[in-house]
Amino acid sequence: MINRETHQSRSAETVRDGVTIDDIAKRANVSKSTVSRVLNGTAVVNEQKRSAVHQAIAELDYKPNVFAQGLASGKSMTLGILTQNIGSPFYDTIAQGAIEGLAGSGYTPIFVDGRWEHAREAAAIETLISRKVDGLLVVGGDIDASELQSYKTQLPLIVAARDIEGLEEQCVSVNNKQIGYLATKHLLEQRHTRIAFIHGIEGHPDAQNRFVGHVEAIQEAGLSLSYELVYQGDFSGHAGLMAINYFLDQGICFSAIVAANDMVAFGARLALYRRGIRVPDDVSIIGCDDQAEAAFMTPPLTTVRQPSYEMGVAASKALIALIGKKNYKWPALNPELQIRESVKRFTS
Amino acid sequence: MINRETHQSRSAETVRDGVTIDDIAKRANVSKSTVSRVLNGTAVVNEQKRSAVHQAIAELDYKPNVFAQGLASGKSMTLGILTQNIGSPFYDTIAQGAIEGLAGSGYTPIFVDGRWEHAREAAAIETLISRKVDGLLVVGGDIDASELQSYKTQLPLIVAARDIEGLEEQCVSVNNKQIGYLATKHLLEQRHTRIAFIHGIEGHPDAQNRFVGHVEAIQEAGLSLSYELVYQGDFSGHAGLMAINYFLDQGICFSAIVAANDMVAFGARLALYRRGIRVPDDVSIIGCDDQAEAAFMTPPLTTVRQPSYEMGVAASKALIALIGKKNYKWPALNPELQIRESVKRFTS
DNA sequence: GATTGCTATGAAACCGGTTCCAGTCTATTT
DNA sequence: AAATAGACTGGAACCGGTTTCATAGCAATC
Repeated sequence: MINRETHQSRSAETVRDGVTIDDIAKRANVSKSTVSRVLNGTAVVNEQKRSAVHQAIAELDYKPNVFAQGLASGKSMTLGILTQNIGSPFYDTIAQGAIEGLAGSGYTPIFVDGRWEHAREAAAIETLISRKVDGLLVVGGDIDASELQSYKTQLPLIVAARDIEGLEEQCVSVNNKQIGYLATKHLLEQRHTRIAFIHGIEGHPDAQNRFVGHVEAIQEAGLSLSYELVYQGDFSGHAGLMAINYFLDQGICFSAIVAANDMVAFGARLALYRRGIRVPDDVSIIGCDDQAEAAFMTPPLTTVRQPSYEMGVAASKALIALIGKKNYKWPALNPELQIRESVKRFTS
Repeated sequence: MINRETHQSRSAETVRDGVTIDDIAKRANVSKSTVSRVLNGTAVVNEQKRSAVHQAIAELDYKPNVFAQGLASGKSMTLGILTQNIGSPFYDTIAQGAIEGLAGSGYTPIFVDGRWEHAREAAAIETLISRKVDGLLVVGGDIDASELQSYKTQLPLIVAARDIEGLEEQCVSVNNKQIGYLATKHLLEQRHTRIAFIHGIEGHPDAQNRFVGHVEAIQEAGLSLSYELVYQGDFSGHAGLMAINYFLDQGICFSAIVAANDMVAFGARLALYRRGIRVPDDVSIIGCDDQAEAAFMTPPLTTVRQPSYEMGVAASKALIALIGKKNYKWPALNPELQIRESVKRFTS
């Protein structure tokens, strides 16, 4: 009856993007208020009209304009995720888990990249806020606890893979101290006593906590830490390689290595290979993370598994719950020893 | 002079989110049209007013409301990226490159996950379109060429890591046939003739093209392909392991392996390790991709490097250019042989 | 039968920008 | 000096929803 409709019926292709709530209202013979109510369930609507609206929506293939919705309602149904795109499989996996956790929730994630640079992270978060995200998920990162505190007052915030003092309630993380502890303890149980430790990035809280756990296990066994056995690395394969070369060149001897993560373990393993030192016959190695490649190292790497995917899922679910002011207690995320073949009982 | 201002001056904290273009207009004694013009450079504005506007913006810390902008202008300054989150480092790296390529462009990426499932990909793209993204970047994926064709008519579209017939102009990809060819050729040059091929996912175009390149190199050398030497895998480490076990159990002999990707190579390498077969002394291995871990295999893996990060960067830049109707010729993305230590000259 | 209370619904205001249109002011042309 | 063109600028319409508010309709209450 109306121009637009005649047009529309001529060719479905022509509609393209033009269908608005008014079109639906007209076709269903109701007001746009009613259409809105049907769409959002904001109020009870007569069954007849309700179905007329649904039919009109189906016939015209109506999709609400997100900008108009956002402008009017103040909600964006969008979540901001700040990641650290250094290509670390660990952080990638968390991000994937986070996406998975959002599935079916109606929320769409927006990603920004922090790269472990303080200024860049702050800018990235500002971008997200200006995009009116309904919630913020910070994965790792270098940004100050105090800044995060202040963002927390602005919008729902969850932090993954990190522990922030004063923000315990919204930190989804695994206990990194426990990771270091488990790794070293396993080695000690296999009677190793000269255990080298290849450290992660200096100042990185995960790295530090893993080290603390290492020290704890050592002391618990009645031993004391030899500083000559710890090498400052940076979580990279190259660091693992350098560490072993350093120890060996210095004539420092050890029967086992705990690597700050799997990548470091790979580097260490390669260095030993180069020197003709057998793993695990001559030297044992244990990693942290359990990234996919660990199971295919030669020999397969014994490591402390970190449930990173599960962490991502839990984090995004926690965020959605927080936005809805619901309670969500995420499952415990415990590190777990993954025994494979790179550690051998020490027999001098 | 105005209530709001008195308020504002009382405490900067109180402003929070309330500043609109009208506030700026009032404070700068101009109309909102003028503020808009200053902001977007849509028209020439008197220098005095222009700086008054800038000052007001700075003083009130004004941030335009993206929804209002989007609603009024029809642009979202947002780009949709469809990824395949199967945790493959290859696709992760492309995504990172894509983010990098957007830096400083003003565009923010929205990610959705396709998981190589046809229906899921289509739904994901619909989500992006309903979010009014200004452009679409499809990374890999399983979706039909014909569907992509139809999306192309709806919005600017670039495809990365894939070649689509009829969409050559917007496909940023490397030549996978070339990858397979380079790998096999290298082996042939080292005098290997019994070369096993561990195939990627059945039907996956990258996998198929690599195989085609392999065959081409074989034939070019005057040899002919032995079908017993090709194993249907799926790009996983496990497949590499199974392949080698299969060949060995069947008593099929070979002096070299080309693996469909690095992960497969790791699996193959482990299987050989288990059987006590030395690499490269007894058997040579070559991979494809050059993922980070390849350099730390024992021995370091010779592989065909694929510039995945660069591909991501090029793809997002191409998309921005396409949106702006500018011309952008991305750099050639050629695979490159990365010689390390897993291949040895064959001496029977 | 008049009053009250509730439900369902439409009209209109509003969210915060962009952009068209018309009008003012100044500089240039004839 | 009058006419004309061009540069700026403000007012108002518009983008497409949500939500408040007022009212019509109807059943229940006294």
